[in-house]
Amino acid sequence: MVSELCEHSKMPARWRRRKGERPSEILAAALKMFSMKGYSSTKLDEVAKEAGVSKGTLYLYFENKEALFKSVVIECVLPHIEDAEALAKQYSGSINTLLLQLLEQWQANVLESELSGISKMIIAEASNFPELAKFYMENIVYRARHFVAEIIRLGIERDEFIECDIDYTARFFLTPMIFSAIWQHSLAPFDKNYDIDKYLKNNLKIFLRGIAKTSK
Amino acid sequence: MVSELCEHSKMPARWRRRKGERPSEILAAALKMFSMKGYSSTKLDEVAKEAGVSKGTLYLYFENKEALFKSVVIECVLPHIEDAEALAKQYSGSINTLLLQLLEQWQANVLESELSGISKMIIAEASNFPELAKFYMENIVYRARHFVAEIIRLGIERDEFIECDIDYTARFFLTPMIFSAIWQHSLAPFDKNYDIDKYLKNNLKIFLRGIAKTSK
Amino acid sequence: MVSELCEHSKMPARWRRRKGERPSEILAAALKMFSMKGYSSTKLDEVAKEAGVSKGTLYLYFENKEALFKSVVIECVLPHIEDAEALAKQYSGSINTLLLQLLEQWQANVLESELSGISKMIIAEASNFPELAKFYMENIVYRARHFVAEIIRLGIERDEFIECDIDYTARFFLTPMIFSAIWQHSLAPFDKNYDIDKYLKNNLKIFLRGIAKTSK
Amino acid sequence: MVSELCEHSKMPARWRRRKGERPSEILAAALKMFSMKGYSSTKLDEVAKEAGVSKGTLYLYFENKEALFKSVVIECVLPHIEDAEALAKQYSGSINTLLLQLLEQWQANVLESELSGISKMIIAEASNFPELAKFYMENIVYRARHFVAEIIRLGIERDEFIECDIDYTARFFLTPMIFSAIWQHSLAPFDKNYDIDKYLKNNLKIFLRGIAKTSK
DNA sequence: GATGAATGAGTGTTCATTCAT
DNA sequence: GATGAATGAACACTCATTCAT
Repeated sequence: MVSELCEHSKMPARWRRRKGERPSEILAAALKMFSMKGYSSTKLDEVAKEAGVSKGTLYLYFENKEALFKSVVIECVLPHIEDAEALAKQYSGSINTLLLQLLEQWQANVLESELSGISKMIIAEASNFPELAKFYMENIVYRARHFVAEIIRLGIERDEFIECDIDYTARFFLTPMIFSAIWQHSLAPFDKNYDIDKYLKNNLKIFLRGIAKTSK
Repeated sequence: MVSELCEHSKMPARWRRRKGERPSEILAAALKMFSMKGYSSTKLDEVAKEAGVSKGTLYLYFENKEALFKSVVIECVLPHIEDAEALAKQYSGSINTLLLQLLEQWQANVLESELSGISKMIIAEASNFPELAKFYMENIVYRARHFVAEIIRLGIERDEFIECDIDYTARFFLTPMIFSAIWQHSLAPFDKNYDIDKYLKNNLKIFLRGIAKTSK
Repeated sequence: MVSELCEHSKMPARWRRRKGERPSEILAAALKMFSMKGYSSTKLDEVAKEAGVSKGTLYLYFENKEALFKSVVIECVLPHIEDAEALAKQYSGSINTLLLQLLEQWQANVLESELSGISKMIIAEASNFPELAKFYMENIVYRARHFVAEIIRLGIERDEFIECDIDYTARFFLTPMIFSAIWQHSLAPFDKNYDIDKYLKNNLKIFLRGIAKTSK
Repeated sequence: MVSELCEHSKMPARWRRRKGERPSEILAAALKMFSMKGYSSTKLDEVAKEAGVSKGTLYLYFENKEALFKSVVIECVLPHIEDAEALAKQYSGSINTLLLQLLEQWQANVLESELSGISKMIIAEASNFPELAKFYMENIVYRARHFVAEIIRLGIERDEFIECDIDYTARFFLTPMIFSAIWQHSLAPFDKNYDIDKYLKNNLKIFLRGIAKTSK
């Protein structure tokens, strides 16, 4: 569960040994710093300080900076895949409602957690870490896209949606979601009158009207 | 004009003095490297090599790395503002067609030039270079958004579009455009079956249907 | 105490942690190199090597080269102020004898230690480091001059010395002392038959005869 | 003649060729910069700018920075030797008066010209340029000292001065002169109430009284 | 002769990584 | 296990020197 992984216990407890917990705290600190400042600009000193450990301790758990970065991406991202897919299984009601639920879950779980920073990190470092980019595509993007595509396919089958290119329509549905995560960690602080909720809801409305079988 | 700014003669020309041309070549090289590898990971040695000059030469034209980065953003981006606004002035015909034209101009001028890398750079470095982020918001994003908003307002007035939140609908229109530029320089190389033209056209079709007064 | 400050254990001690001792060793090495070669010509590599540490270690204790230079001046000079003033308190006997004692203490404590190099450094770098020059004037020169002036005043009161400009006579008394320190680190090695002791004693003899109430 | 060597023609006349004059202007500029900032801190760019020529031009007249520095010292200093020795030849009247004249000539010719900066340069760079130090000792210091020594010997012969160590007494006479030149270019700007004329005259008075056969 | 754009070796500074304690 | 002093390779930046014009 991400919230656990990335939560950052505030109690000092510096000398209370919690063998299993150290890596999570380090990952959370690293996620925060990497997503704030980028890979190269993040100093391990800062990560260590943020995690409340010494610099040397990082090396007890991670081979080096690169390994730490990869771990952040992979370990903080994986738990979400199951979450999202779990939601898919239990959907009921109209497809429109399902897509809305997906969006809301995204808002709650991703946008409002430090996790949204990962998308920006991946974007920024894709060419420096191609394996990570590939991993992210295969384990997150393709799965999410496939998953959304299946919902759209269902919508078409149920005659709720018009005939359309399923794959590209799924890409379109996902675009504002990913975009909002990236925006959150880049230009949103400089974007006056930006209301992420309004942004996502308005987009969804137009999107749904755009593929609805009968316009209202 | 960017194509001119960023052209870059391949002759080695060591010891050939070309004060007027140097800065453009350096900016082009810097844009390429910064957008590929990010600010911190880009070494000035690489920029110099890419530009076909020595490291010291960079300092004849730019005060330091940061100034070079800022120049890249500002000098490579500004010419596009006028281009885009020029198109706005001369539009005729239906609003739908105008939006399509905008999209196609974007594809031709931005996505296919090195310039698209700037979006990614801004996204990646926004928190490290807040002044740049602000500059970009004010000079690019707000202007483009305002410009699109006016078109949408016109569409509503002409009864081509439904009543909607003009600002947020403009944001939605722009989302796939910005996103595609970012994607181009990050995950596109890892995204199988990604056809940018298909992506943009499909999005536009759904978007337009989503705000069309009468669905077809 | 300088001799302690400037001592410097010769054992390599790589990886031996000695947080408390490091700064003194570095200051001693820096004093040596700066006074030998001047500020700009001294490379931090050399200082590090002389101190038996790596270049990076310097930065654990001093913010940068300039800070190191300032520290050398201030930290190596301050202990001497008290020493000199302490002597002043306990004088007895004739003023002539006191001035001789002062001179001998100077020879023992300053000229024969690395500290004499500081005078040369200050002289050489005064225009590049005006704050240091000011610091040196206020904390060393004025205090020493005032201190000597008081002795001369006493000599006049006691009728040992003729009436004279106390301030300028103090300056004159100090001139050969400062000069010998500077000379020591500049041209003395090229000055044949230079005997510093003879130089100082002969000067003092003439000086004292020059201000004596009754010439012998 | 130094005044000519070091004067710095203010007329722009950038393209008026004056083959013979260039080096003098460059030497004057170099003397100014070197004595102000020291050898290493002086950039050839500054010297060129000060001399009103381009950087490349320096290399037409001087092999490199080091050669320029040596030339400054040697060429700006040599003319003074003859000047001083010329004065010696023509002296008349009492030895006291002669020494006073020497002092006044020093004040007029050296202290008030840029030339006084040379002493400081030599002091500061003696260990970096031992050949220069040696040259300076042999051509300036020894000659001046010998010259003063002869005057003192004469004073003793004429029974104006007491028996004393001629060499060391000459050193003492010269000390405030050299010291005032150095002080001028280092701490004098920070020395409140410093009046160079008063300084030199007071010193001379005490010195002369110190070696006078009969005190007044 | 004179220029100044271009060079590249050299230096101050940073920071990921190591390892004695 | 945890620490943090120490390292040294890497990089931004400078500046004496060169040479096509």
